[in-house]
Amino acid sequence: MPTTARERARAEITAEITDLARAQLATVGAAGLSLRAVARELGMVSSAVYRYFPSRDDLLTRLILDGYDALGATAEEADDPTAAPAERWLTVCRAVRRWALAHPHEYALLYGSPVPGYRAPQDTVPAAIRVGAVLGRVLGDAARAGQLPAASGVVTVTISEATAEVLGGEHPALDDTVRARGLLAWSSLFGTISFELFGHFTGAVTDADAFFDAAMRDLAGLLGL
Amino acid sequence: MPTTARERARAEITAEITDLARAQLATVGAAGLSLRAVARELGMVSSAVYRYFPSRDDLLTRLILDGYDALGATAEEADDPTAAPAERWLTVCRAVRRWALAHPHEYALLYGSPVPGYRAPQDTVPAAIRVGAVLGRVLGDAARAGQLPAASGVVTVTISEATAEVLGGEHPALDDTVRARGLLAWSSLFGTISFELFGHFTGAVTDADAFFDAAMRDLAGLLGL
DNA sequence: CCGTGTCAAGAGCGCCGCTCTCGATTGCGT
DNA sequence: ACGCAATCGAGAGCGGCGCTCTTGACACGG
Repeated sequence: MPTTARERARAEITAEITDLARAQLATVGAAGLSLRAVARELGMVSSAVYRYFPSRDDLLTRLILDGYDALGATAEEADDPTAAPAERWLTVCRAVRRWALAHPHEYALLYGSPVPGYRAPQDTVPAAIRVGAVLGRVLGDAARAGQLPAASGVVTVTISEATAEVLGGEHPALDDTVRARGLLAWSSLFGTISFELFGHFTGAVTDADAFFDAAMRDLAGLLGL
Repeated sequence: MPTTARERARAEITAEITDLARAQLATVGAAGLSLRAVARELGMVSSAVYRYFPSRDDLLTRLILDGYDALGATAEEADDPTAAPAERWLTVCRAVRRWALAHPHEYALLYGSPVPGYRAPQDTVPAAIRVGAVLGRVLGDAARAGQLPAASGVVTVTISEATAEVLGGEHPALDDTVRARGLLAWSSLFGTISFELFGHFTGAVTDADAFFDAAMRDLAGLLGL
């Protein structure tokens, strides 16, 4: 609730800075993001921008957080809890890919190489796991609906408790082996998108959409969905 | 065959530059690679380095090429063509992961976000596909040894001819559906390694080695190995 | 031994992140 | 309503960056 003129101006300018930074991200990439260029385009002197973001990395962190939130919201909105598990899975995966293709540079910022001296901002974690949480919910709902095959009983991996909670919660059909497959499917989703976006697939498949769908269905099959 | 003193000196200094650059890569990352710093550490003036590499990007390209070759060689050496297909697959995957963990910044250079404004020279392709070729050979050998289940016949994806050649060649057990699974497994391998290396798994699994092995075995199962 | 080509060095251009100082403006508490 | 403190934009400046151009020294093939 910004009431005073100063607070309103501050919020407005902050938004302008992040918007311009996002635009610059799309043209020069994360490593090339220049606070001076943002200031120039904003008609401000570079030092003034430091009133709003104490450093270039803080601005980058802001963009990362916004990116995770935007992608997370996209995934959450795409999920239809009433649909069949396999369809839910595919739909969410498609939504994630669509967002990535529409915002390649933001995606690269989130899932590419960590930027320079790389900060470990703990406060990005809640935003970062939103997509994984949606996928985990699909898995957990399927288990609770009895639509997941019984767990094999053979467990060679141990998943941390907090992660298990996100990956569908407790259920007899969900042991750590199944949860580990969930992690694999999660990273495979992003691995596939990254390979497509970063050019490792160029010339390999003729219909990227069909390949992605087939791949995600294979992953769903692996999960028993 | 450098014979003249000049040629020998040039080759030597070129090697020194790439070595120092690789070392700097490990400390500051690709985005922070500075030609001036390399020159400084070499006791040269920055402009002199430009006699050896016309630009910072050319030096980077060299490092990328060397990286792909090093990783490719690692994968090739790890593969034991006499072993069982599933074991070959796991062994190669482990070797790739081991190299990635030992050379995280080089790995990030190869499989992380593309460097902004940096064009991927076409001559990196042969080096880049070496790992995929090893994995494809495992698949193809398994097919030719009759150790791959028959193809389903249901094909929804089309793989380019050149890629199909790399992915095991021609065999009745290898249709484009199987090959697409090969591409999925390939990108999943690197997706899993990237997630581990870039910190997306932190706190999720307690034993990263066991998780990776389980994940790669799951992928092998998906491929029918 | 001499001309040619290669080399390191230096100066310089415009960019960067970031800091500090200095007036101007704003707004809160009195 | 007013004065003091917080906030703001501007400017100058620091060191470092990639990259270019010029200069003088050196090695080498003819």
